[in-house]
Amino acid sequence: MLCVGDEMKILIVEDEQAINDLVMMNLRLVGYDCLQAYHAEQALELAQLEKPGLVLLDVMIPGADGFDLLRQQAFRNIPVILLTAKGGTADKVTGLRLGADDYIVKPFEAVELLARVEAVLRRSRQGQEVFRLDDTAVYLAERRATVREVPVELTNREFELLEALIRNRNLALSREKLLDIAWGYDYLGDSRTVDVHITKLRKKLKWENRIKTVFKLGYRLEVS
Amino acid sequence: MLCVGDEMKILIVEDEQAINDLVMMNLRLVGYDCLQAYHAEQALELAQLEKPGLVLLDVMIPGADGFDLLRQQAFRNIPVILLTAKGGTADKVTGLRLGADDYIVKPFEAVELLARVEAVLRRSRQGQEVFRLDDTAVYLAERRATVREVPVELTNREFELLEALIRNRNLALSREKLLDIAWGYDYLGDSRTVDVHITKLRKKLKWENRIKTVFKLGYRLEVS
DNA sequence: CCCCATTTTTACAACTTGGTAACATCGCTG
DNA sequence: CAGCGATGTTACCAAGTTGTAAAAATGGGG
Repeated sequence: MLCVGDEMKILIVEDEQAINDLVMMNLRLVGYDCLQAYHAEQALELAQLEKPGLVLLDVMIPGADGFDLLRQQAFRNIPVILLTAKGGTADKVTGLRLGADDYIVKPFEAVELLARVEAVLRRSRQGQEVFRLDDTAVYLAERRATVREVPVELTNREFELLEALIRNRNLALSREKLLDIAWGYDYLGDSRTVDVHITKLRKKLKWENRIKTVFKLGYRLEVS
Repeated sequence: MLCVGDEMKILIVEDEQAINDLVMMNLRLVGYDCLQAYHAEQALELAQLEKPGLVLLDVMIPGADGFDLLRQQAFRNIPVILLTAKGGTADKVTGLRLGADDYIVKPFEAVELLARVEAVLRRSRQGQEVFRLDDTAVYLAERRATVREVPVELTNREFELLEALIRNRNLALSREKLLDIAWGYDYLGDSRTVDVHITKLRKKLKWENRIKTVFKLGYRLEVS
């Protein structure tokens, strides 16, 4: 999911300034923010500081080389595209084994670059449905949530309810509807149960002002 | 929520090729198929031929302008997002009145574009009914309303009454009729109750000049 | 079979709603 | 243009709804 405030930054790790700039220009053109690093230390620092959504990594850079960075897990959880010299077949294999997601052979066309960036990003987004609202992030695929990057413990039922609210955001949902979605169509029981779980979600996620009560009806997760 | 594999074609109607391409790239990136039109006739043709799921419409295009397309109902049943120039407040109002679903002010960020595309598609998938008048938007399915995009708190009864007025817009409705619709046929009580709620609606929705009093009869929601 | 975490129910406090009354103002009608 | 019924507006409070803590029930390992 693409959420507002989702600024996709791409870190370009490439020592030759001309190439680095060229890549950046092409990416800027289609709306990506870019970060430039010219050697390994800088790359490491920027990766930690700025949390880019993608890294373009030249394997031949001063200091530790690109492979070292991969070995150190410098870009954990961030997809990586290698920039390799022509003919370096061994490099490709090594790089992909170390966790890179794709590679591009230099010199490359802008079109090819963009196509691969798109492809990798799309793939990386796939499992990664994130819903962000205020300080809270909900990782739907992973069934976990954080408030200001701090993990929040959610029980199973709480998460089901949360998911129902998120997938129907802005809709007023009756208690019965919520029971149908989060508990199952065959659930028999007091609909006030929902209230209790709503209270818990509001508190745990700091969403006191986001989960609105719709009097005589139910609840609504108000976004924007 | 973005579902990959969701076959959704988006028609981009924009005469400046650079902008058209840019928009297309951004949409492609997250998995939407795009169609490009550079003038009104092409837009009309593609809309009929390809049945896109969404139209992004620049209001300033050669030939008939964007508004004309809306007036001719060129995109009947297809949600439309307007691309308007900065400051064109009149344009927004005109466009929304002609049935557009949202608007984006140029120049815009990729993130904003995608967020709005998603929002409109989500709404259109839910078969949402939206009623717009002046600065006010009423989302009937969601039981909520906004004035200049700011949410308005409406109670249950207020919403029932509002819905009655909207679904019978331009008709003069007696207090008794309104009680029947919004309160229920079996309601016993003072018909002056309606007056109080009308007062509240007029104030909350800034509809002092839209909800007309029909002397000795009741009320009428006047739509242009 | 027991323990512990989770979920449901209960009970009561706190809050929201909306009908009515009361008073102000409006605007037909003669 | 005066009078009077119709409408606008505000305030109040009883009834009903929701928040929430705590007790009771459930159920999945060990």
